Amino acid sequence: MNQRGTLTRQRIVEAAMAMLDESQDRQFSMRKLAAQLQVDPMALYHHHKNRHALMGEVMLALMAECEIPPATGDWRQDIRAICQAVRQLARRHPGSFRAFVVFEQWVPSEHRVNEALYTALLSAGFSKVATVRAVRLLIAYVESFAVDEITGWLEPLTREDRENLAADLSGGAFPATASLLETIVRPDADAEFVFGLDVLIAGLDGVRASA
Amino acid sequence: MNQRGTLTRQRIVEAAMAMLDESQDRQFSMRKLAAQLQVDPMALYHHHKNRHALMGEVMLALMAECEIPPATGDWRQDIRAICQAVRQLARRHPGSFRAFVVFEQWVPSEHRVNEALYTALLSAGFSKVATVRAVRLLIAYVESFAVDEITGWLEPLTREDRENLAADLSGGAFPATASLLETIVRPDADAEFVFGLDVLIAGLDGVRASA
DNA sequence: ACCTGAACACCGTTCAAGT
DNA sequence: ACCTGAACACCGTTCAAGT
Repeated sequence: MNQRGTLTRQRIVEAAMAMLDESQDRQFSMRKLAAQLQVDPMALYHHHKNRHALMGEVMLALMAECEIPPATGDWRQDIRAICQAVRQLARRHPGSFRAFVVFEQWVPSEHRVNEALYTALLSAGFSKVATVRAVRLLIAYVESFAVDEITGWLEPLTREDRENLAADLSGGAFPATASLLETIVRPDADAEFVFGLDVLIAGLDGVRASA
Repeated sequence: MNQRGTLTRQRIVEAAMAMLDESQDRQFSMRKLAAQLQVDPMALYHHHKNRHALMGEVMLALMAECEIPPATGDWRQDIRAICQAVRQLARRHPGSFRAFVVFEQWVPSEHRVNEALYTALLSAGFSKVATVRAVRLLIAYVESFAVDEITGWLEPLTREDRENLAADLSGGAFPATASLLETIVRPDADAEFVFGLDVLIAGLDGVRASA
């Protein structure tokens, strides 16, 4: 069992990220991680101060992996590409990405993503205030969408979920929702993501002059 | 200690919601809740199947409390008012709202909020598909914003956070971010929320014809 | 019907000890 | 320097028992 010398900060971070991504419903724990690394639980604490610190390093590695495309000169295209890159990262690392969104602390490698968005918007002529607000809005959108997607909210509803929904609506209290039932049960993730980007970009274009 | 007969489903739900909202960082647990209710931890399980079920009831009560304003006939105004109502709910119940956003299950009382948004958009002439997508987009925005706000991301940065950020940017790798430093450290939550709504509404208006 | 209490299988983390 | 093992203060939940 003794793995003396084989345990490193990086090996722990990689194993933690893999465990987060693989554990669909059962969750990550320091003790399970140690077991997988075939090491005493307390060995981890020699390399990382505590669970939170380790998670911080996982988040750092996660965001560092985001493949930000080079700027093209077209801010609309750049924003679309950057948002798609974040979405792809979430799909590649669903568990870690979920933990990242909930992680209430600044992760330095986020700077890379923000910098790319800031650059695109400033080059498009947005004011400083509008740029900062627009980036938070874009990040909020892409993170929410990505979490919805990896959680399964953008897949067609199961027969059971669909029946539960229909039952909720059968009282007649929600006529608008009921009229949309067929649309609600059959989402299209790709099209919906593009729809959101279209709305945001058109909206940003609209407020550019006035902001 | 014996509170025989005084424990009800509703009393447990109310106490759980209060505990979630008050516990800033230390978190909710079934055992702490029982202690506060001066009851054996296991007494709770007589009224609620398990922790998840209890949380579901808290979420139900939370969303039922959202004060949705009556429709005015102006879809733009209605959407603004509904989103502000959700934001106010989050401010009133920060801990419960955070739990709600992470709660990976449908909460029936959400129908009320969705119905109001669906009604506004359908009346504005949006197609079914555009309406369903727009509502998810609006909800994603308001939930993200509200969580950011109650987490403290929209307050002026502390001196320490500001210095950490400046240190991150001192290497020159993020020139756009550095140029925005003064704006980043001093957010304005109210103005930012309205900015987001402006962008979304302008954007929805823009895609209405083409969707 | 409603509550208790012991018990089980878990957590994160501290601290003293081993090599 | 790096890892172990016992221990502490927690979890959620089951199950048998009390009233």
